[in-house]
This record gives sequence, C-alpha cells and structure tokens, in this order.
Amino acid sequence: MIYSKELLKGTLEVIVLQVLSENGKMYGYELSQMVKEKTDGKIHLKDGSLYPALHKMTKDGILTFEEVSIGKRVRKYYKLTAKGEEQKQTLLDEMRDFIKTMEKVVFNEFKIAPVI
Amino acid sequence: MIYSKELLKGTLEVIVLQVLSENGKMYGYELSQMVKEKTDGKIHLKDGSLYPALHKMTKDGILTFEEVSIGKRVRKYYKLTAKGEEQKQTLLDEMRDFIKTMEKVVFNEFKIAPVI
DNA sequence: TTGGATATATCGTATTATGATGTATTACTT
DNA sequence: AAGTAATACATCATAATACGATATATCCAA
Repeated sequence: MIYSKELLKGTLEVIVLQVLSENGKMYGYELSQMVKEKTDGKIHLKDGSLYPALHKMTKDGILTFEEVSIGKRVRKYYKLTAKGEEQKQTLLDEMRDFIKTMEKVVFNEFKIAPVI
Repeated sequence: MIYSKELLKGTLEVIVLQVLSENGKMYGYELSQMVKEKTDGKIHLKDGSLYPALHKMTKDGILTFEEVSIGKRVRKYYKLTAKGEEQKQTLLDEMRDFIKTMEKVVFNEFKIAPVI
C-alpha cells in the first residue's frame, strides 16, 4: 500500500538520517530495502529520490561516504557526520512536533473528556 | 513557530475536512483562525492555500457552500457533503497510518523493549 | 542465456502550499 | 475624521520535493 505521495514530502531526509544513524554505515540500495521492510512496504524510497538525496546531503556536509569494491562493483557506504547528527536531532524534534500537532488538529486530542 | 513547509504537504485537505466536520458550517477566514488557535499558531493556513483548496473541494463535490450576507459583505459558509464525509474518513485513516509508520521508522517504535 | 535482483545515476514532470498582489468592508484608535 | 488593523474573499506565478522514466552495469539462478 502506498501513501499519498504528498504526505511523504519532507520525510525523506529524517528517514535517511535516522536509519543510517541506527545502522552506522549503509549503502543506498541497502537503505531503501531496510526502509521497505520496516514499513511493510508502505514506504518505498525510490532510486529517483534516494540517490539525489544522498548526493545533496553529502554536499551539505551531513553525510560522508566511503567506496568499497565488491567484486567489480563499487558500493558507497554512507554515514552521518557530526553535523549530520545535529541535523538528525533537529529533524526528529520537528517530526515529533509535527505529529503532535496533527494529532491535536485531526484527531481532536486537545478535547477534554466530557464530565458526565 | 512554523514547520518545514514540506511536512505540511498533503495535510490541508484532511485538516479542512476534519475541522469543518467538527463545526458543521464555517467560512474560510473562520476556519483558518480556528486552525491557528488550535495549533498555537503552528499551522497557519494561508489565503493562497485555503481559498483555492475550498474551491477545488467544492468542484470535486466534497464540499458545498451557502452565501450569507453580513452587512455589505458576503460570507461563504462551507460544509461537507456525503461524499465529503467519506473522503474525510479515507484521509483520516491515511493520516493515522502515515503517523504510525513514521513513528515506526523514525522513532523506532517497532523495537521490543529489551529484557534486562 | 535470459530474466530478475543488485547498485548507482540523471533529468524532466507533477503536485501542492506559498508569497505576492489585489479588492473591499468593518472596527478600532487617536 | 483619518488612519490603520482586522475581516473576507480571490488569483496566479513560483519554489520545493519526490517520483517516473530512462540508462548503465554486475551478479546469480533457472
């Protein structure tokens, strides 16, 4: 099952940072597979999104990578920089706040249980 | 405080449907004020987003409106159609699922608490 | 030997909320 | 009385982002 794509906007970077942070070192394909598994196929990072995102984050100094040859193939193992750890925290906080706010507005969690 | 705009993508319609549904009948400005209050100013539906959204939803048959003259002003009171109620349910379910999935991936809520 | 999984990459496109801009009324403040 | 903020609606060009399409190449199993 796939979500309305729009809801996923703004989530790619947090997801990448969090999953990379959990696992230390990962290459793109591995990362996308892990996210797919963890979400029961609900979130499927596509090549067209993931690789450009990894490039951008590297350029922004929040990721670094190291090339490892596997036979004739070259894998790029990415990991967070110190700046990446900071960014992760910022984005996690933002996500937490966003979810809390959405729950308030959409699920009425602000309502006091009526006294009967 | 304002969220990263991208996180709010895909949330406008659910928010409008839910808040309208709660209050029965509302006009645009009223709706935007209510959302702002409920979220402590964190979500501020802008004119440039809200009015086009209301028009589109009306065109799509999930909202109807009724014009009410207040002095020389004309207010448009919107409410959900039957189709709008269905759409609200669909979008609420989707939002619930989305939040659950994000919590799983980003906040590791899938992890079993370690037995000590 | 052919197809599927692995692995990376690029680029045009669609979607969506926003910012800018505009019009007009009503209420408050000095 | 004048000025300004809030009320109330509207439109359109623009930016941001993930995706689809497309491409290349390796490895493995049927």
